[in-house]
Amino acid sequence: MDINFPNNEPIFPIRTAAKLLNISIHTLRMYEKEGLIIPYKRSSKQRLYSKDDIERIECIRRTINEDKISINGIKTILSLIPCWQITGCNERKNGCSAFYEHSKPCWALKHENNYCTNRDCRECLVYKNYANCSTIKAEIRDLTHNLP
Amino acid sequence: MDINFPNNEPIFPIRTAAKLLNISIHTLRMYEKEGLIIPYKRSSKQRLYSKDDIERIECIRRTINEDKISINGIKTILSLIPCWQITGCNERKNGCSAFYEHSKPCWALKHENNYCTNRDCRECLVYKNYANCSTIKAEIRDLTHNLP
DNA sequence: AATAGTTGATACTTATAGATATTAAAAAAG
DNA sequence: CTTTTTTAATATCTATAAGTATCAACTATT
Repeated sequence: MDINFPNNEPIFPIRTAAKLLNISIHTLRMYEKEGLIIPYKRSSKQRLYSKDDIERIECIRRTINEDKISINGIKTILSLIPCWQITGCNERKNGCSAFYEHSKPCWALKHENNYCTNRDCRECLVYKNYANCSTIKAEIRDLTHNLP
Repeated sequence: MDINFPNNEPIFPIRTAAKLLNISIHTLRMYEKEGLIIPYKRSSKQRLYSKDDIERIECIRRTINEDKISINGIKTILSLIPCWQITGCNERKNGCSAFYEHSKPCWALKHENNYCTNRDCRECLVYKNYANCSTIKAEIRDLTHNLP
């Protein structure tokens, strides 16, 4: 049996993912509805989770259960990621709401007629690299490090 | 009766402040212990609150009760303020923990032998100007706006 | 065919964060 | 000189967020 799938390959259906995480299927769907995770979806709309997805969800659970940060708190923190810097987008004048929004992460916003219209948020560095407060703080720190 | 005190003048003792805010004295002390507010203190250690303090606390309460962001969430969000940019501090090499900490705001950290040792956090722009998510996002946006 | 997943709605449980209350002894305020 | 504030500890209340369960009608997987 080959269990050496690439970490980013979506292989676990929702029931398996829930079992791996020791949570209910409904909780997984809830996290998704809140915009905390973006599972892979087959054309048939069925969700599949990768090892990376599982790790991300474990991270989110620690933030909720150990750090005692509410889901709305996490959403707000994720909304503070300067996505325009990470993606190279410069649509500020067009008023992309990601510049101003602070109630949910950019990937939970509408992407109509903007830089992200044809980008896949699941594959975006903004989504992939910034699932916890540590990396978000590091990004802000690094971006402002050498400013005048 | 002159009620036209400057907004930043600490005039209300804790009982009055609690009454103005319609909360208990204990809650005010709790917010302080959590590092959300820095009331003025007389040499006798008695707390006094200004109109600005009252407004700040009202803002915090809205974040808790309406936005449903937990206190730990608020503390983490406040820890993301790039204080070094706002104060002009450049002590990164000395390892000021404000550069890395993401569990509480900079003004709740120790200030021994660093740029902030003799600064009064209550009077600091980092504390005064960034009590809510909107201004924090705006700061991050403005700082990273014209970056390469 | 049998098993598992979909959306969407509703109802329910539970763990706990946020807030309050009550001590007490000492100091300060007015 | 009465009232209020202080710290610190403990105990309690309550509103609700997080999580679970169950329904139904439908679709996909194997």
